[in-house]
Amino acid sequence: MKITLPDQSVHTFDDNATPGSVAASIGEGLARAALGAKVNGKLVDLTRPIADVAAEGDSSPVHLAIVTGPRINKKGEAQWRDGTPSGGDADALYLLRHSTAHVMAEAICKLFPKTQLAYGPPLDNGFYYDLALDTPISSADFPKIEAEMKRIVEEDRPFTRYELDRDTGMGKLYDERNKYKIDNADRALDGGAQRLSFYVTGPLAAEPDEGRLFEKAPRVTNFEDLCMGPHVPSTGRIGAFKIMSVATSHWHGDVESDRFQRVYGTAFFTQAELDAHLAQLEEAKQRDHRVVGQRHGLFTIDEKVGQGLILWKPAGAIIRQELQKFILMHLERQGYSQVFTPHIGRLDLFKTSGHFPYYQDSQYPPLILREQLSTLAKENCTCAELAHKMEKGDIDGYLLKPMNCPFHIQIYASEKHSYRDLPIRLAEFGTVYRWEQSGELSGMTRVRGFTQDDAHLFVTEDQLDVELAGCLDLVKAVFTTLGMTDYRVRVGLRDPAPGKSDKFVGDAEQWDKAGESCRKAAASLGVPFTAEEGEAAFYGPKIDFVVKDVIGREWQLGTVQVDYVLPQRFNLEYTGPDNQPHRPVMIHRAPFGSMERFIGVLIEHFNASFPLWLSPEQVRVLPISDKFLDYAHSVASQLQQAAFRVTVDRSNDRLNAKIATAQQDKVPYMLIVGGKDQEAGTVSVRHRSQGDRGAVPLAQFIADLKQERDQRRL
RNA sequence: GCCACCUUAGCUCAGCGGUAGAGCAGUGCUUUCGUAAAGCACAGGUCGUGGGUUCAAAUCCCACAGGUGGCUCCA
Repeated sequence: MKITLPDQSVHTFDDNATPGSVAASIGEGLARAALGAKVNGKLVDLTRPIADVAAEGDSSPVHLAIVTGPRINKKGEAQWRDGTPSGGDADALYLLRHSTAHVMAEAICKLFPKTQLAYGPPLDNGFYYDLALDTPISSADFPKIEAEMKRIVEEDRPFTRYELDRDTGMGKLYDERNKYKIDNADRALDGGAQRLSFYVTGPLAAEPDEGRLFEKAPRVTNFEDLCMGPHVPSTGRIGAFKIMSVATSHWHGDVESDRFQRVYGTAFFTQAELDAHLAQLEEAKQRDHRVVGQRHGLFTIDEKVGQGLILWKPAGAIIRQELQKFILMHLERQGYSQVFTPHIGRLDLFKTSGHFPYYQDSQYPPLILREQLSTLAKENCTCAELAHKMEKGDIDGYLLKPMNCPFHIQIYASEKHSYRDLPIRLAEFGTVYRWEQSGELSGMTRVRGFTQDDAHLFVTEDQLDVELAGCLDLVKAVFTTLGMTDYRVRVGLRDPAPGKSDKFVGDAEQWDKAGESCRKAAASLGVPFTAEEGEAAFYGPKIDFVVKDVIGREWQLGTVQVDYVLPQRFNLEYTGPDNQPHRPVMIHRAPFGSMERFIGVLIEHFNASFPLWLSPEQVRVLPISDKFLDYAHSVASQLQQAAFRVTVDRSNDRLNAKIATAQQDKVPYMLIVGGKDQEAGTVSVRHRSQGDRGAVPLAQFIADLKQERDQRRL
């Protein structure tokens, strides 16, 4: 058998060669460090015959790369080949974490013998195992589980793979009566697998009949699990691990189905890497917008006001105002018209748009008129009947708006339009309300009332592509100005699955046309994007800009959506050059998405060190003693004249204390003023990240600062 | 909404059956200071809310509210 190694050299090996035997033939060190291998790109065990894996594809020659962990020095530090620490070799960590999941499963099964295992995959930064168990596992159990895991690791038992054919394997699983594993196996076989593979955490007494295949299930005394693998060679390779948390999950993600406990953990090759990871998580916690927002007085959420409702404090309001000014500037440049619309509208309007029937569950219930309630009362309408009528929309009332589009549509529809008027671009910072499930709420990123930097464009078919591009430009401009380069682009398409058609309105042909426009526009952005089914809005496909928060959760910010459906539902028209009525296409777009979510993410992005133009407090004047308070105030007032947000530290702290406080408050500029400055008419400039910049004439400082602010420098 | 956990001063947290504690922030006084925290004093809490157990509850039990993590959902 000919095998190509990563250096492109081609070698000949026995037909029964395994990655382990190849590694051994290359060198003792490599064999010792080896954890698994990639055969034609597929991650496999060291003991897996290469020919077996290669036979699954038909590519020849066979490419083989040995996956190794880091070298661990005498101090117990991990040294990765390419010099990068954890995360430097995703494959090695994948193997490690997958194997650690097995070890954890074994430990839990030992401590809680009634446990039924379901599914335990590795993740980007750890792993989890879903298991069915009536006794709740709590964090108090973690040390016990970890102690048991430690014991298993110390025993350094091999992970041994064996395979059974379809019928024998299923027979074994039926004997064991674990419906989840039976289901997993069914799915694997449906997916084209010819055999079922099992992993024993320990040696096998018997030799397989052929390759890894047994004719009948071998007798196993150690823990074993139906698993496609692969794993590290033995439990001893697991360096450091920690159980992180436990949560609920459901079989196949279906709430109606069986409930699992999902135990999360993480693993590294060394304790030092684990510690570094935990420290990083701790740091992220300090960067969390909920912590920072509190500390810097940006916003608050008050249970007396209500869940998921943001109170913007003065400092946060400044950031929001500045961002709105920034967007308004772009809107003027791109020929938008600003409009204002109310927060509520008649239920009928939302029945026409489709919001009421399609997304009723995520709206606040309708506001019912007093007269109607008393009429119903006279008719002896019961609460149950009232609830039913409301559900069906049989009650005339007002809805707190879940979206702005119906209002903008009615503005469009309030006059006749010629093709010469198009495109018409209506923009509004529109506040909408949605009934999010209580468990979903999260700081500013998932709320029940929020303001979209919304706009709706009414365009002709011919204008669609150009206008879409214009919208995407705007989103890109926003992200670029703020230095947010770490985003991904998602084209959200309709879910084609049968039964999901109640999740969208309109016909498939229009959807496909709109989807195509979105793909084309996304492709023209020049950044990679993914097309994802089931991620569309109910009225049309969309292009979303998605970013991660400090704990790795993804949030959709900017969005651009193409809509053929609402113009039809509202019967929108314009008069074409042929003097005939035509239907416009709508584009919905919001470069920030929502002010709340965007600023929540922005707080974390800057870790509260906002660029000058966004900083709630731009300059703080620090007199070295209160003898210089007068001069400090005169400096401040000149800055205020130049429209800077400036304060004077009037405390009788010492200078060092004033500096420490200002640094903590992340004020971009500190102006230290004392006798020398007063005499010379200068200020001693200290920048929050660059430190002491020395004395400069005040006028000079103001001129420089204006530039930095007006250019919105980062 | 579901599961687990959490809720003590403005903030961060200790106390876990026997009279409510610390640091920071705040207020007052002393100090008048040149690039990351001077000193002293004072004030501040029905221990989330409501029930229960007990001679005695911040502490144990129950319910509710709010929060955190995850699941599900997300126009």
